[in-house]
Amino acid sequence: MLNIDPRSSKPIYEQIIEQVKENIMKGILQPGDRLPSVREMSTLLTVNPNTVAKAYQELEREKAIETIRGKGTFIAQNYQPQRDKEKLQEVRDLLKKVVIESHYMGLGREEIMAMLVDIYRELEKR
Amino acid sequence: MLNIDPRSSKPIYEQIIEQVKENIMKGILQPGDRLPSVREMSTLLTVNPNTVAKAYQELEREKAIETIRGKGTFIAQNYQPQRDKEKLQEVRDLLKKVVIESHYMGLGREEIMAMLVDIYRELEKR
Amino acid sequence: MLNIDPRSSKPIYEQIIEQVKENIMKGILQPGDRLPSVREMSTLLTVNPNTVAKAYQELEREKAIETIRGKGTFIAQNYQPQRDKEKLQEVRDLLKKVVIESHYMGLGREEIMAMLVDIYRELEKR
Amino acid sequence: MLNIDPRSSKPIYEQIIEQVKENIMKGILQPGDRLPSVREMSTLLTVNPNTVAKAYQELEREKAIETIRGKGTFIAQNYQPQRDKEKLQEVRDLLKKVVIESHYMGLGREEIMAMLVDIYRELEKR
DNA sequence: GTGGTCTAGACCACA
DNA sequence: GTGGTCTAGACCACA
Repeated sequence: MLNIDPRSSKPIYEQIIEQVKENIMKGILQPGDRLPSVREMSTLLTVNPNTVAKAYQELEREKAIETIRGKGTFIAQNYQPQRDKEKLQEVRDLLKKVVIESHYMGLGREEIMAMLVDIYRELEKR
Repeated sequence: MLNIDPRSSKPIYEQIIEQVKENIMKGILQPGDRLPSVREMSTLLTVNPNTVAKAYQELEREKAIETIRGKGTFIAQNYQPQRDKEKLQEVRDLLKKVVIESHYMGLGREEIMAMLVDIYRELEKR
Repeated sequence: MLNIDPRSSKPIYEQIIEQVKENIMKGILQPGDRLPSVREMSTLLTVNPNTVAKAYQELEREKAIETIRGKGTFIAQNYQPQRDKEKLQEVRDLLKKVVIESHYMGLGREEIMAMLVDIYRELEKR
Repeated sequence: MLNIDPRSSKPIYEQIIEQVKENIMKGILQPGDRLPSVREMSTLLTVNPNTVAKAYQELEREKAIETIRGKGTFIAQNYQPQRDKEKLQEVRDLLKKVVIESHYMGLGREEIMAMLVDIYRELEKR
């Protein structure tokens, strides 16, 4: 289900976080679905259990998943997105970086809009 | 001219790179303009000279600036945008992350489009 | 009667202990009242029997309840409050933590006093 | 400065967190003060660096401290306490536990109030 | 030198 | 079996 690239400069635990969120958004992971246990997941991804645990803990802090004592980890039922100013600024900064980098690759507003549409198509499939 | 935040989780050298590129895009820095030397800049920003050097090297590698021996560092004259597949993928991944994170803050396609327009307004002012 | 939240970070057995004590304090459970058996309780709460057993053992150790062989488990008749130094220190540490955490939420002495009054009101209703 | 008890059932990283917060409240640690580096602290406490790092990261997440790239970790300048409903509930639950446990040690409202006053005296010295 | 990430592996509380 | 904590130790990016 998840696709980890240990060579990437992006930390493995962040890759796990991003991909779980992506799968939730795509509907591949539904509220109430059980995630593989830390141990199972670490075997699946051939990654250290601590690394998986770190990703799960962060996802739990963001309330995307819930841990039920002794039973395992589940996609959260009522995940209420929370906009705080900081997070918003962070996302805006990221988007600004996209614009600047795109500019230096010769991509303008239209091309980014197109990419955006394309990404939504990818994420909403299901 | 540059605005460095040592508290940010974003590395200082990346902040320098981003802001130089931003200033070029805004027209605040014009082709041929001279950049402060590594030493001057490191004094201006109260930042380690190695950090400035690293930023300059990366900017030069991307051909955004040029160093002329004995004369200094200048904004490149004929900066030809170059799209390579890797960079393109990188930008797309960044944008995808924006979409996913936005989704979890309750922001949809429209809001991202609006943010995009807003960012272009900010960057094109000049 | 008891209200267990398996999502809580507080262990289930502790939740049981706290709530039994709370109910005794409120007078909902009276000396001599019979508690459901471990099995009954575990069914009622849809919780692992071992978990209930652990809670009962701890309550018994603290002499809040008594098990009479073959008859069942009962709220203790003559529960004599016992202050030992360790327990006292524990409670003080807990209260200190309350003070520190409150401080970092902008709550001072007055607000804690008010909360305390409120909690007594809740616990003494009966 | 910190006093760790490795035998305590309270995790070491939590002990570190609590005690740093306590020292800030007491004024022993002032805004802008530098904390020992992760490595220094781990030597001081004869504790694994990872454990210290975990504590520091949590303190940073709560905005009690700040990391400045390559320079070290500092007590935050403008720590604005933030009350969110969950945290508040958490503190109230803790206080409720104090009340219940105190009750079973024969300590009533007055005694808790007295303990509270005593704790404030301890924390405000300076 | 500084913190961040990761692995390997142990031990424990809880269910 | 499940996740949480901790140690020991390596490697890396950054300043």
